[in-house]
Amino acid sequence: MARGSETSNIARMSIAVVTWNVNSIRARQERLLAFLARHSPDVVCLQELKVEDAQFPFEALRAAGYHAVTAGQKTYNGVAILSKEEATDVARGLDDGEDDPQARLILATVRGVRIASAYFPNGGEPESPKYPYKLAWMKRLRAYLDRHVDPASPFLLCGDFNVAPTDLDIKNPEHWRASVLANDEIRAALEHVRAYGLEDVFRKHHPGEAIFSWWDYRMLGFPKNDGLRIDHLYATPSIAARSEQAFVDREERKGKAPSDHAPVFCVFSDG
DNA sequence: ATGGTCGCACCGCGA
Repeated sequence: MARGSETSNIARMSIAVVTWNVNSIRARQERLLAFLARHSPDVVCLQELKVEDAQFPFEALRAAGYHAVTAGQKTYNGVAILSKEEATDVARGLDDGEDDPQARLILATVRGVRIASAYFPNGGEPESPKYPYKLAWMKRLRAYLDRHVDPASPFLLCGDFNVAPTDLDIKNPEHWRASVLANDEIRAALEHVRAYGLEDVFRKHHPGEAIFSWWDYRMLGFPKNDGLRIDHLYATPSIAARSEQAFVDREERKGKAPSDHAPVFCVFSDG
């Protein structure tokens, strides 16, 4: 008896969190709605919206059962957090007094978990000015965590980090080793962020497995599985201890008009 | 056959 309520209780015992760089929310709106209907995740951190908040599809997402908080920007960047339960305590940007117009960070609290959706700078070429901006941005992010996040609390740093932490995270490491996604300096910068007190919860569930989240649109990257794992969910110990499984939805990278990034999932038991 | 793509906003730039 009461199978309906049992099912409901089981469903409430976990929280599924996704991070996904959609590469334009307008170009990906139909795929996003289909994705939400297919997986019904509790929280979705989005990056590269490429729209101002006025053009964000709040109504279509609300009709699909999701609240949304956004930090949008025209043409470039832009991040959001979607959630079935309404998020609270929304914060935007690195809050360090720098005059930085790039919308790359939003935080909100959902079901007792503080969640960040972050779009780390790509960095361009090592010689370009975008690369030192990336390094500085990562130091600023660490400083933000030091100032605003309690490492004893449940906190998730989710997003497109634009860093492959190790060679295991790259199909062809020799091709990328000198790049801004994988060189020793950027890996050290990522380690500095991680050392705040975070764990890579995807890697926790897949030690030793070469699984990727991004494939270049060019040069048949996806057909050759010539990918990198640069989209991550990093967790403080109190929430990392509750992680039960993690996976990449490779199906989302197939078919008509996919993003170059696939969604990365982690499922946590409810606190 | 040794290249090969997208999205946005324009005709280049960022990824």
